[in-house]
Amino acid sequence: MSAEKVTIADVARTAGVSKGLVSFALNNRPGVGAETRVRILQVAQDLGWKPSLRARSLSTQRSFALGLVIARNPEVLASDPFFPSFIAGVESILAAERRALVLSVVPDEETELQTYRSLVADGRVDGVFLSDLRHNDARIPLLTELGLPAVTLGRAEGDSPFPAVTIDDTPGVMESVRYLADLGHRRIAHVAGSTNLLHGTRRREAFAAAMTAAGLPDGQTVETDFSARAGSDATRRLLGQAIRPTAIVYANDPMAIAGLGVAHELGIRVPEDLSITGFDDIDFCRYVFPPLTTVSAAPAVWGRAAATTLLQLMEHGRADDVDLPAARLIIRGSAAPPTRH
Amino acid sequence: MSAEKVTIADVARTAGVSKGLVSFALNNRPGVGAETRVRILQVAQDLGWKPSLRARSLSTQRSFALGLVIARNPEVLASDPFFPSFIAGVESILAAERRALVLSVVPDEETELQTYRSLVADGRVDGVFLSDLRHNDARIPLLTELGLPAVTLGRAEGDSPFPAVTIDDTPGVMESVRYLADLGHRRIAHVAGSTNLLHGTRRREAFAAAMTAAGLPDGQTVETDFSARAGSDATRRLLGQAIRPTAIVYANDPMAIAGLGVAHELGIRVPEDLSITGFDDIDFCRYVFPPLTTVSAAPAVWGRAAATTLLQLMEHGRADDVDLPAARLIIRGSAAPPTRH
DNA sequence: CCCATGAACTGAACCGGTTTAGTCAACTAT
DNA sequence: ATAGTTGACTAAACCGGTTCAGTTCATGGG
Repeated sequence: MSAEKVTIADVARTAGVSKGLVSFALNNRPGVGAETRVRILQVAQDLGWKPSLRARSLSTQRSFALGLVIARNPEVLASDPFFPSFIAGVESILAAERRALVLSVVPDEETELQTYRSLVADGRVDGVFLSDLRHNDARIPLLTELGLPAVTLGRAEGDSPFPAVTIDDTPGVMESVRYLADLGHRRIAHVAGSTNLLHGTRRREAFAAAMTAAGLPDGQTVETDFSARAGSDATRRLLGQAIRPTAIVYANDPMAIAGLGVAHELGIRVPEDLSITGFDDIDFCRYVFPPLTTVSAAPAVWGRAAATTLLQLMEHGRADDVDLPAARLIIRGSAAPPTRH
Repeated sequence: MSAEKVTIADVARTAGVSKGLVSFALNNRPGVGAETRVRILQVAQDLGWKPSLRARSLSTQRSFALGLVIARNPEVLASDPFFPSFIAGVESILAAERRALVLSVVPDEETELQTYRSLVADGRVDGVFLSDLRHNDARIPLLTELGLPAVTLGRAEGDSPFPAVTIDDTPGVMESVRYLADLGHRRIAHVAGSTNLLHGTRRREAFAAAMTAAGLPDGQTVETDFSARAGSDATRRLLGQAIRPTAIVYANDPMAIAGLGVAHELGIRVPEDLSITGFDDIDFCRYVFPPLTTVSAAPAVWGRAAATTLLQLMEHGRADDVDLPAARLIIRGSAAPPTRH
């Protein structure tokens, strides 16, 4: 029927008021008589008027969209389901708000910064999510300069003007080490993620601290880039030694799963000859054998919280940091007491 | 310096011409004198003028953005890295075009259709990618009705007005079966994906056809939803039988990897006691043990081709179907001749 | 020589909202 | 009774582009 697009002028004419008043009524701002407001809204409803997002964008200088720029290397991106889950969480909040998510996947940091610039220059987004925080993260001064609201996933180091939505990984790593130590392991190694990444460093530090707390000698640590390939290589190196660790704590699940593959290949039984733990609790953990003991991270919950916080920041100009329940150890079958030998 | 935003009016004034002419010059349309055009562009450059995307959107009724709506269930989404790779491919094309990608992740088909409607109502996107095609796909008539350009990933059944970008998976499945048959397998089962999905059905039919072509009896087929969990369950069922298959062809890698886990758990050796093949060649295939023999799908390439095609459709009003190189079998270590027993 | 043609360019309308300045009537305070 | 205030509402400007109907002027054909 009324396939023709109806504009604010149509509503105004039909309701017998001016365009401006319709706008006021719609955005329920003061200055509109009570019954007039009702009438206007009624007419709008009858006519099926949907204010044009584009027109609104032009005059308000807002886009009603949020941005996410992902700068992971393709290998890591492909094996880590963090973002799909995180995004699903974000969307569950945005959908109700008539807001959209603009996604960019870029190959490197250079392009990443450039992408933020053009996102702002084009007014594509009103705010962004900052994930995979790095040391001295160049995005923070950039976004500050650009005046773009943002929420960081995890607390940024230094002083960041942006609210942080955080899941503390430290307890999860501590628990992993503690659990392995309690099982009787003494030679525990760590396959760390990239130390460029804050969470890479943090997990690594948590590992070191936990070893000390458990009264164990410093564990061997191998740095990687978080990719399955790197996890495989690191494991091969650790297990190729004359005296090898009896347990390995991996900084993420893809690396742990790759490590499990290497152990199988080398004929090293898990968990009898080698115990391993992962981090993130990706879906695959449950389906490899033995099922992977890991630390839960709840990316979807994280997405919801981050979206909520970002929206609040944009509405009210400020938002509090949010601390989500700390990641906890999930015990499955990939760890057991070490066998004497 | 010139942090103030410069508009087309500034350029016009500085160049001593009218706004309209600047617009003409910018969009290099006829009706502008050669040296005037040069002068205008020079002035624009000097002033650092960037035409406002929002203003342009309003007057041209375009958004300069493409949309992708993903309606997978969270479990499948979380274990299948198809989309991250696909999106990376899409982005590699869009970035150069100053276009953005709007992503929606929705929980069900109902919401999915609603999302397309609001994407159009809000004029968020100028075109969309249609993935995970289904039988009698409701999206096709909907988008036709809405007049939104689209590209389908794979050929839609029935008559679709949209160009299709296709990777034929039939040869890959055929090769898998053929390969297993040549190794000497006769009891080959298939863990199929959802038959709601076109590629689920197609792979299943390819499997059946391949069995016939190899002169083998019809293989046992279990339908699933493509999730790792379903792959695990299906495998458990197949291997729990008195007479079990000696090889299983999975319709995707997550299910194959989950199946591998089940086999390990049951003490069934792969590939000695059971051969398996996957589909998609996700990163993990290389890192589980034994490494998974699978079929390559090249989602990033698919993304590039789909983006290119969609852009062409939007520019020129039409675009040809694209057939990408067919998926091929990649032989790794998860299949071997069956052991007599 | 005159008129038709067309290229170069202008002015204004237009896209569809928001916002501000200002009008008008009713109400309050003095 | 009168000036001042307040609330409801209008008209017009504004956001920053695109587009279209005209105007101007040079050119060329008849």
